[in-house]
Amino acid sequence: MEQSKALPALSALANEARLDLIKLLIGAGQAGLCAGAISKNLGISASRLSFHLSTLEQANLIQSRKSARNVIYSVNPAGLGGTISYLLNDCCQENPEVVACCRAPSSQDRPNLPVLES
Amino acid sequence: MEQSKALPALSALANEARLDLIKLLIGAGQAGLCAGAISKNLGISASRLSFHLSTLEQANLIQSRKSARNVIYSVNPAGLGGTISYLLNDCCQENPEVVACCRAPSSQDRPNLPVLES
DNA sequence: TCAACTATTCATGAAGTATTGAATTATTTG
DNA sequence: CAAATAATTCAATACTTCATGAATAGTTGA
Repeated sequence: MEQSKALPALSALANEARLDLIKLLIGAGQAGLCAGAISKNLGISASRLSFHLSTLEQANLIQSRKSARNVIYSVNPAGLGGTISYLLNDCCQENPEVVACCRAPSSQDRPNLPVLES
Repeated sequence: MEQSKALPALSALANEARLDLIKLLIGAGQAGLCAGAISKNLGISASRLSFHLSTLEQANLIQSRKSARNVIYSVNPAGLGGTISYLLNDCCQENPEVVACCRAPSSQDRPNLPVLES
């Protein structure tokens, strides 16, 4: 991903309500959630939410589809992954120290822990 | 990393000049660069640069040390890695599709490429 | 078609961020 | 000590983003 696409994505992510929104939508998976359900869940006014949703959609981090009178939103994994990849691989140039810090705890090897035997 | 620390870091990163700054400092490694050298390299005025540097330092993404009349700046790998980790592991909950998208090209396995033999 | 519902857009004002250049502080060198 | 250098702070201005509530547009079902 180029910087010109990563910048709007980072701006979109630099907001508490929108981070909460991404977390909620990640949990909902590809089924997604309609705007009303999100509004109730996060306690954000409809007009405010609409603004946040459009910010995230323009940044290519989420996508929407119409279903009857609802608009259903779901995450765009490629957009999210591409943004994180931009930070890790392009911006930080795969710096080993940075890479080591950003592994998932579950996938971290712990070479300093002694192996206890018998 | 908690959201309260990730948010200022994301805000700090959501700026073209500061992304360029991080790239430059990653390249310089732990030796770092003094403010004057950064200013010349990026073509940013001294006062503007000072503002960007302090934004990044307050977000814990870079650190500074004094040396004679210079102030030398270098990246904070833990801060950068922690921020990326927040996005990937906390916010995106290690979603497999997101994780797959944000791997380094060099470390990507390409299971769909056929193995050519003989 | 009318009423109910869902979602977005618009107008407004408040708050935060960006940029410039001049002034200031601190350090080194002659 | 005075001049030169390095960096930060400050004041003023422009711009962008945030937040609220009212108005609008599209969809469904009686």
